[in-house]
Amino acid sequence: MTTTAQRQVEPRYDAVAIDRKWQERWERDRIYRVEDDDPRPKWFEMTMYPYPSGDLHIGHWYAMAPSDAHARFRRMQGYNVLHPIGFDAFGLPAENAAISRGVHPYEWTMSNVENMRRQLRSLGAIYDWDREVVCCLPEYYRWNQWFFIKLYEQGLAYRAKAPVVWCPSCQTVLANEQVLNGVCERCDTTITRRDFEQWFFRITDYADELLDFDTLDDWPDKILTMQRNWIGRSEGVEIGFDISDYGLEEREIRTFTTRIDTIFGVTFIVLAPEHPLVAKLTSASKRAEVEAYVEQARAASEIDRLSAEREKTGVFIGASARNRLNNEQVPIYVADYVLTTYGTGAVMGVPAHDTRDFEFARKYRLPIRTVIAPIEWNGREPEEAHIGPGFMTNSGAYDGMTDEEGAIAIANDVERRGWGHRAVTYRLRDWLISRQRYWGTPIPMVYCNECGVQPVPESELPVLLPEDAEFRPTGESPLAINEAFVNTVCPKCGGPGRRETDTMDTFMDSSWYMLRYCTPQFDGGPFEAETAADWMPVQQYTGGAEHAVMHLLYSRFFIKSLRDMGMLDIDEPFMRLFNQGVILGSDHEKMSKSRGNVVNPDDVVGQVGADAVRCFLMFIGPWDQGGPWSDEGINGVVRWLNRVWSLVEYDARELDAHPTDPVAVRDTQRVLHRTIRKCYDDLDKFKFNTSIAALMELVNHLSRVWNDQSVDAGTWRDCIENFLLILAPIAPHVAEELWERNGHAYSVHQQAFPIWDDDLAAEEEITLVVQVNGRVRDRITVSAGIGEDDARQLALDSQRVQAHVDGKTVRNVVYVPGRLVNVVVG
RNA sequence: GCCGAAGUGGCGGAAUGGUAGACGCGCCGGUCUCAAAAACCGGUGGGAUAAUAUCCCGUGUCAGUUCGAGUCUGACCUUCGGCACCA
Repeated sequence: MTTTAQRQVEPRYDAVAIDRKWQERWERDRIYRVEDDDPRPKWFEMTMYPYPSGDLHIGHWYAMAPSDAHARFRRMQGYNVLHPIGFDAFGLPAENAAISRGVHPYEWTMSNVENMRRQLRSLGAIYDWDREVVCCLPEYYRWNQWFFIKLYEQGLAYRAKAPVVWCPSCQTVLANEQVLNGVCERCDTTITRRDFEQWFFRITDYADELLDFDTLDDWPDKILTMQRNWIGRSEGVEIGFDISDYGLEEREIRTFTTRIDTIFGVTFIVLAPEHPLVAKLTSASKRAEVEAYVEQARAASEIDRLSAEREKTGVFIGASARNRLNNEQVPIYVADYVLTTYGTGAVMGVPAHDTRDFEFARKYRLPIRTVIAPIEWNGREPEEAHIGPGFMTNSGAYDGMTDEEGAIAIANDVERRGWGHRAVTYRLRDWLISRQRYWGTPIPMVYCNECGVQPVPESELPVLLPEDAEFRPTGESPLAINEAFVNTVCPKCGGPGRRETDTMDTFMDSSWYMLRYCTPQFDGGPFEAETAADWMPVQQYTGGAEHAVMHLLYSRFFIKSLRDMGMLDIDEPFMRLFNQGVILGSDHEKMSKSRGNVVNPDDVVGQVGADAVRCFLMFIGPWDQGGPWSDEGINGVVRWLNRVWSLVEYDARELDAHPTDPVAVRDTQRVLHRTIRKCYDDLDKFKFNTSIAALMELVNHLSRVWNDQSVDAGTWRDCIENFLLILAPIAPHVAEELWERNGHAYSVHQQAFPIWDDDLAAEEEITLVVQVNGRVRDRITVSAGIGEDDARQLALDSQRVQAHVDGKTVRNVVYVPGRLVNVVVG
């Protein structure tokens, strides 16, 4: 649209040339090279590395530009800052590209990396490219394999059956992303699930320690809450229901409950559809019905199964179990609202005191027996489950106790009689590492008919990902058809062996990449211990909140396991965390190709330069909230940088030709020092939008005093110099150029961040707000040092106040020092 | 559905429980110009009013706490992030 194009404000300097000039100079002079032995205190500040999807999106800039500004700020505070970059280069999209376009995942990924490197350089960040990490390269992923073997040796890696999403038509494993409304995205076939032997890491061994956030200096509370809920620690009792009548190897059904006090209210037992006892206990007459139900449950997603809204379904399996506390036989059902992955995969149904059990009992006409009497219970069957406290009833010897007392007494008795024991369960599940994919790290294990599972010897690492594989679906992992890869020798006996053909989850790569940044070229191990110990832990990590639970928990687990293997002496990888928000299209919708609202940073940077884009992204709003891109909004910062340019180019000597106004000089000093203080505090806390607003106010002030010619050249030069220093981390190219034009020595990025003077920042006068009954009625300018008595008297003497007090009694006068007086009348 | 957030002018947003709307966009008016753009100067929440006097209303909705609530508490509505194979 021509109207939009006309509205675009142009920089009054050659932004593109200045970007290029300084990027080349910084590169040539290596001013951002990070030395391990630099004597300054170390500051390791990381932003989550991007997936090389092809083009750098403005969303990447939104993550990278402010984090670079913060790292630059720390650098100017005197730290030796490591602010590295890399690429999360393994993953599904590369394989999709291979299938759809016939490009090899390696070619696709590395050409994307190449393009994104160029784009990232255009940002003008302080990345030390010698420390770049690309995790699809053997020199990186060999250490994934090395770690895998270490974890295996520690007993932290194990194999077990686990379901994968399966498309029966494509004969392939699907990622959740490839399933839309329960059908395969490629062929619309309804998906099901299949059990595969897969590798897991025992993250649950660390569940309790992962709940300890005490040493994390500064993580957002919401992330800690999400992690806490994700881990989901529950204390309760594991108790068996007797099924010895069936003559099975299993003599009981183990259930987990957090409400053992309600055990006398059990009127049924529910098994998860995947529970191994389902097949064994189902009676002949029920078999067909139960099998059909189990098959149907395999197609349902967990989100649907756990939905409280969805109608509960289940099938009676034609068997019963005995509640040992009251010797009652209760029917056994299979129902998909019970999951195998939580607790024991079996629950005791207590409809009177559990909402889901209540719904289930209503639907299948099962008895509902109150055993915890609410305070004013009328003795009738309740209208809904009573979750709250009460007194034990219908519970034999425990009647009359409170529910809390009952829970303790029953747990003690259950333990004494050997029917069960107190237990803790977690919602957190072990980390499933295996992927039936090509584009990932090969799992370095060999299967031998004689020796079983054997790790590949360290000396044979890396197990290279072969170039040729079958990306099209065959029903097996893509590597399985590669005979040369699969067939090997057993590391133990030398006989024939078969390699593991699954690859690793890409969260493996991101679990330890911060360590690789410390010593990226080291080839004696994943990292060189002493140097890594100097840098680690990461002082500040920034990235999207979408990684709140998975990546951030995996990484915490990983570091703790390395610590326990003696490789590191830290408990946590990331001391501080900040989550930026999401940048939206100018239509306030999520950016997507289909909506056509995607902003290409190359285009904008080519028009207005990197600094205007950086400034605008930081100015949109609070970084953690994200916000919409705006083609018009960016005019504001372009215009501002233009004004900055003019202001700095003025010849300060002109000022000395005019008489100075001492009040204007004092005001100007105050504005400058308040700006320094404000920016120092705000940049520290990632509050870029208000820092830039404060800098704009300073520029507005300087424009006024230039027009008035009311300050002396010395005051002016002091303002300009400090202003450029504060601008440097935000707009590094323009700041550098103006620093040079202003006659200062290269480089502005090797200067210290300015410090304010509290006396110069102080206000001499304040506005005293006077309220009557909380409503503002007057504002009085008073000396900043005014005393309480004087303030109260001034307030009461105000004519505007008296007009509102007139005829009423003054009941109270509230005084807030330096701010307001509130006269309460009635 | 569950877990976690967020709702303030036409728009993005600012505001240690104490002057709601800083800063910017957009818009309106002016200066400059043959004219336009740019630049610069001024105005800009709604209503009553001749008024930049004064008063009333106003931070998603409804209650509550408080001398005082955008901010704290509870319930609800809407939008967004995550839900274990997207990364």
